[in-house]
Amino acid sequence: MAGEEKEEESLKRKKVDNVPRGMAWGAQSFASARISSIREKDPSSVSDFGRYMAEKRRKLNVQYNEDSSNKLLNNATAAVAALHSKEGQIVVAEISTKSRIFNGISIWVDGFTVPTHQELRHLMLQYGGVFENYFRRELVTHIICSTLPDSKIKNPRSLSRGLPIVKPEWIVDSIAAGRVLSWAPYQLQRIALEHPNQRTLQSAYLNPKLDHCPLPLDWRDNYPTYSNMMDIDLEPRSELLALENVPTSDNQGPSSVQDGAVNFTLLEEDLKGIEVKADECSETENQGVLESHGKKDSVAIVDRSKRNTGAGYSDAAAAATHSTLGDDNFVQNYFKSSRLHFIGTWRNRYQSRYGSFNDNSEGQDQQVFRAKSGSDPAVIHIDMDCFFVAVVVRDRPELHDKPVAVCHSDSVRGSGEISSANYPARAFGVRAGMFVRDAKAKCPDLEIVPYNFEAYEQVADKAVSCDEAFLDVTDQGDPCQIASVIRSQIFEATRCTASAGVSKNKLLARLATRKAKPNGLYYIAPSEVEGFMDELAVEDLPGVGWTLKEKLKSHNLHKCSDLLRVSKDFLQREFGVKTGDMLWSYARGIDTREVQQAQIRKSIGAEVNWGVRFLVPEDAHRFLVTLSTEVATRLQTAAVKGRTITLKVKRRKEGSGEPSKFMGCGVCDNFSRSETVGYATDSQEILLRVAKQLFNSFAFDVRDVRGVGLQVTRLEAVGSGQSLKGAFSLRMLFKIPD
DNA sequence: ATCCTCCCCTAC
DNA sequence: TAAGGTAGGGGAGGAT
Ligand SMILES: Nc1ccn([C@H]2C[C@H](O)[C@@H](COP(=O)(O)OP(=O)(O)OP(=O)(O)O)O2)c(=O)n1
Ligand SMILES: [Mg+2]
Ligand SMILES: [Mg+2]
Repeated sequence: MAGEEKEEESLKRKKVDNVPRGMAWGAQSFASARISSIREKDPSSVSDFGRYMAEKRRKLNVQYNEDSSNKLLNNATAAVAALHSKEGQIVVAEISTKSRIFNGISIWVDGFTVPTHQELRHLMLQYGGVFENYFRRELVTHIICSTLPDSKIKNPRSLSRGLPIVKPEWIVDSIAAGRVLSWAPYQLQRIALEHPNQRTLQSAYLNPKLDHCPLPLDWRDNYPTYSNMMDIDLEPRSELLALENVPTSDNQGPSSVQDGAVNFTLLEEDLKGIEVKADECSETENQGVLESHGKKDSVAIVDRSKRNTGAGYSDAAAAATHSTLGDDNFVQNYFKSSRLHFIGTWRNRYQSRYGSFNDNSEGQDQQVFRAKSGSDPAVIHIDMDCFFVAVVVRDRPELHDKPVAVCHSDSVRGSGEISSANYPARAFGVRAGMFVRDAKAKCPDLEIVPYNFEAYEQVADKAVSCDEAFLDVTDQGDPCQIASVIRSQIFEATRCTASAGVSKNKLLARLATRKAKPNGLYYIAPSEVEGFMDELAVEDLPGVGWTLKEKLKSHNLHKCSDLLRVSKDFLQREFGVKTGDMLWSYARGIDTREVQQAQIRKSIGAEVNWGVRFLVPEDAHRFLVTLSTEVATRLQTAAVKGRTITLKVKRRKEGSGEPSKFMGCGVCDNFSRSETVGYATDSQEILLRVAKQLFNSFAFDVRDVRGVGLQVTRLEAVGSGQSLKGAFSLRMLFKIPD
């Protein structure tokens, strides 16, 4: 059993599917058999998921170069002034007369702190101190640090050469007291003693930011003070951002890649009515192929009396109550608890809440406007830090410096999947998508906390509408300043931190965010682009996941700098026209995509690949009823109808038994088949009829079916009149399925 | 050339 | 126990 599971794990996330038709990415030179066998027989190959190796390997002790840091510094000052002048109060004068209690004190901040680098800089500046971006013994009087990584403890050079290492609360408390308090009580303790588990793995990470606990030891005590101070200086005023006239582009722009942009109201309580154009994005690892299994037994569920080992229950017994067999409302119940459903429908929930998004009437004008704009383009990318964990942990201060991950289940079986891990957990190698048992193997003291979907929704609502967003702030003022204010406001409103990346395009802004994490802001100036890209591995580029990384590796292309020495022609030949172009451009920091309005949805569908178990065809047909009802409802909610109906089926791969994941789909072959009907429909009856017909056409043994999906494409807006009009449609009506 | 179907890949 | 969804980009290869 253990051996089987090990094998299964080693195969997880590796592609073991059939490769029935042409390979994706057009690499015909890769015989499909070869790919399969390589992946199946290479247990060493990486890990369970692609982002494993893609984890931050950048280091660079210095966060900002002189230019950008000075810029930030100035921005902070400007932000304060602007905020208060807009407020129409005399606070600006107050600032200037504020006691300069930190006169003569110069700090350098090391690692992750709360308040953050930026906020500490801001505070020091206000209260007469100096904030150094580089550590220089001659200039710095105090090192500010929340937690001290082992690497530093072991390295006497970084032990500050005699300078005091002090927690950031010293700054905060001193300001609250109106005078500089003695730093002695705020000296940093060796956290290694308090968190012995951290000792083992930290050296594996080069990025010092990942080396320590991200949150202060006394978050709750610290927070109110911090919050109060921020209220003085960073209270938002809507006029400051003045983002109402952000130029927008539409779908007719030249770029072929579109990002599903959405309008959202930023921090609606505080910035009522300010519409910001942003779009959603994506940036994590994919979910990949699920697993393999060593068992050759027949499907366990067939024999309901069969008992499994150890845990005292059997999957077959569980299936009676936890699968499509035992629950007539399985689809809806399942989606209520599915994190992937939750994040997959995030943009839709959000879209319906904030109204219409398909109005592109102004798009062309804005495109022209943008083309004429002479200013430097500026894009901000905002992303919440370990979002699902942060939301839960914010009300559990006892957990904030402990390794924590979000998962449904904390059982011994450990086949629950981790949704998000905080930074202490990541220091042990825990990642989203991991099974709990693997995470626990890396981090025995890992705390598992349950989801809180309602809270995610509320926080996202107050913050960025979903976990992340792009903003085009060209001509809107200093982008770093805007980003900094947004970050502050998100924290104020949600007590969760977000990181921000600022640069001239979406690609660079997103890459900057990754560098800024956690709880930071990073700006990539045009002059820095080349050096920045040089450091990156190919898989750091958005759009390069496990598969493409492996293909590039086989051509000896590992880093972005490697991509510079091959021709675009070669890349396009090898990986396809678009993909090759993307690789060539991205490696140079070039990204012509615009931050866009929401695009028109092209498909609506629902699928379930968990808990799907059928014994007889009637079971499958009953499931298709609930699935088609779900999809019809979604079509009607979105006020669209569609003409092409596609059914996806996952079937247990030959030779693979019950998956080790509880109620999982295991290793499957995927099939899809579609039917185009004569006119666009949102009718559940028609969807069901077509779905049944497609399902039956596969002629599978239903006991092998492990997943079913139903998708509708060729969408038309309801009331667009296209669905039934004139002789054309009458002729087409003959194609209506029966 | 362009469209269509059947995939795979990626990101959240 | 556990909740492995959703949508777009894009490639191959055939039909038109
Ligand atoms: N495989 C994944 C990836 C993400 N998520 C969920 C949980 C995350 O909290 C949220 C946002 O995804 P991110 O990729 O932004 O990850 P985090 O916000 O957790 O971490 P980071 O600080 O790296 O952004 O989506 C998930 O359930 N499963
Ligand atoms: Mg994100
Ligand atoms: Mg995030």
